Amino acid sequence: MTEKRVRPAKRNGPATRTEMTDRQFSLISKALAAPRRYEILAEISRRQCATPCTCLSETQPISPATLSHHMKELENAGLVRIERQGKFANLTLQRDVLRAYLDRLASL
Amino acid sequence: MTEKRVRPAKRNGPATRTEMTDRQFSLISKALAAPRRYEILAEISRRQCATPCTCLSETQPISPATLSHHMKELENAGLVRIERQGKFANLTLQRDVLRAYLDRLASL
DNA sequence: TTGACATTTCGATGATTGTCAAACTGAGGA
DNA sequence: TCCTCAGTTTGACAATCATCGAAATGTCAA
Repeated sequence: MTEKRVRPAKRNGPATRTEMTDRQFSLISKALAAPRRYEILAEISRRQCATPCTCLSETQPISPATLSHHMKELENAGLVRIERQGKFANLTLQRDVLRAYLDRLASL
Repeated sequence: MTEKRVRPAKRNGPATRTEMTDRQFSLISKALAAPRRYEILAEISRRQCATPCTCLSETQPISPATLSHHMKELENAGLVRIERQGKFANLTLQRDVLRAYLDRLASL
């Protein structure tokens, strides 16, 4: 699980083209294939700042174990970043990565 | 399997907004989750006209049975249209549907 | 009609996956 | 220290899925 993944662009100018490996493309496709994970993404995207895990727990009718699993999948695909602070975990949508994914699909 | 699905826009003007149900969104997500199906889509999108099934058969290292299965999944998701003429089947990418899918993902 | 060919359907199989309960870890308050 | 709370890990189970071989269907030409 130690592979290159698309990370948020780092001051490369305004119109950065984020590259994406076939591997990550596939990971994202699979991550989006579970409706529950899309819901989680939707919830996260609704907020300005990072979304606390607990919020998701209130919205999604799933066990903590399952939520944790989905969070890991989304992080692994590069779609979210998880900041851990003490007991808490906060999720941020990685819009760069999502955009790179969409760009690739759009070029079909 | 008798549900409303996004169909190619029919003379609604140049900037038609294609609607999409949650159900179809989910079907498309799942259809795209299999790398093999993405490859099939990529192959189809490379051609101007409809792609004969036989062409895919040459490109994709899978049995006819499996190819047929994937074709059905893509058709069911609305991503391709299959024209059957006698013995043959020709596939066309439904760009309207793909665009509608991308639009929805982009609005996250 | 007979045979060759394109595609589909059926049945089975191995792999992946979404889910949970239970046990675990780690942080912070009393 | 002890307890509670947030989140993770583990192990299990049922469901879904990609794949195949074999048999079936349907088309066309000889």
